[in-house]
Amino acid sequence: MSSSSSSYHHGDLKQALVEAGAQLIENEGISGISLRAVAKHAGVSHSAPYRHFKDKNALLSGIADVGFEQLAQSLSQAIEKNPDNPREQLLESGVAYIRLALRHRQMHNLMFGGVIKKQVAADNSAVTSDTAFLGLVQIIENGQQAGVYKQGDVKVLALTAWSLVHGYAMLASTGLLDHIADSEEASLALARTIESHLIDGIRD
Amino acid sequence: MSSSSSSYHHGDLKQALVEAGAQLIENEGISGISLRAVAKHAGVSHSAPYRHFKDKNALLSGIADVGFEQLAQSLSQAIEKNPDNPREQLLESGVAYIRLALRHRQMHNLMFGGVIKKQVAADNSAVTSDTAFLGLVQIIENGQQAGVYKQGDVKVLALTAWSLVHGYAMLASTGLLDHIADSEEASLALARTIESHLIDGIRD
DNA sequence: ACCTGAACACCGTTCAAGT
DNA sequence: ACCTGAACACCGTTCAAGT
Repeated sequence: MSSSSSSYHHGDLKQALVEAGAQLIENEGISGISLRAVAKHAGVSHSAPYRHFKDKNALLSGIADVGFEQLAQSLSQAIEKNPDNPREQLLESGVAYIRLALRHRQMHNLMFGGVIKKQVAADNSAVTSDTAFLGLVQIIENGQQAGVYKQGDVKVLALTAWSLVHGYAMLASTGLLDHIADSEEASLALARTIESHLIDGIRD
Repeated sequence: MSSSSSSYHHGDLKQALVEAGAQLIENEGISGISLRAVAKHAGVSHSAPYRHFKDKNALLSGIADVGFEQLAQSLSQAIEKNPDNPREQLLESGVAYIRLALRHRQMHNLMFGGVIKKQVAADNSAVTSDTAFLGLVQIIENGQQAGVYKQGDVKVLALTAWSLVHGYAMLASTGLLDHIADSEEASLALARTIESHLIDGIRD
């Protein structure tokens, strides 16, 4: 946590901008985070962000990274909570993913809605989402060895699970499922049912 | 097809704006369709659209409807091409959905990226996506009676299939799968494999 | 080295005015 | 009834200038 107030001559403005943006998106929605609004929220002039970010897209990318790190953390928690149980690991990773999307719809939309144009190969979000995908691959590999999941290209099976969960999360977070499941509990219960259908398709 | 050129005093400006927008999004991307740019593209002043659309969101919604109607058409074609074959119907509907997302990434992003705030209950896009969902329900119901798909809540099974296909389409259209499948053929082949895993999960 | 403020070209929206 | 053009408050980006 940083202190002081009047000026940002200590090098933490980059972090302050990302935090201001992450807070703004939660309160005002994705259309509320203009570069100028983020700067004002952080207490600097509208041109100050350009000292730390190439352009608005880079700033948004930095803000999204907050969400990607939170996602990675939630996923590894779900995995650790269910040791040596590949079925529960897959089920609960999916639930964790969907829960985060529901609780932070705007952030999820920023992360996956296609607003951010990814330009650099070494993009942080790409790295983080790759890490998450590798975690998924690991779960399924373990499950294959334990005889829980069927044989076959692990990456394809992992992508199948990811697609299902991601699709449900997108439908839920953009409100297209509001008339089917109207509360978070109902949405997550439905998510479990749907995931179990998928697991039926990839089990041994 | 309308003729004339100089003026739009014949009532087809609404249609002309939607068409101009659909073309603009294809060429310039989603960030290129400002209300002013669409108006200029249609040959009218920047305030003319307000005679036909409440605001920019309503205009975007009208443009997205072009995509939703195209989607509905593709889906019913896929169904008609495979009569009395619920497995192929489900598989090919999904492929059709994904192919459209890949060929018109920007339009797909407009339709499902969360850019458009849906306000009215009788929203056209909601209606169209409901129609598409009902088609899916129909396929699975037929499949259940034919003994191809397992028993259970039809809507939940349909939502499972929709989530998978939608998630894969989102991942593919936002470029997150570019390093896994680098061509349209490769992407669609992978889509078929993934869908067959799902069908394994919901078959009888 | 880091930030400010004026400047520029754009944007969505409104409203009086034209036909 | 339908469209225009000025006006307003905003926006992203650049750049000379300040400390």
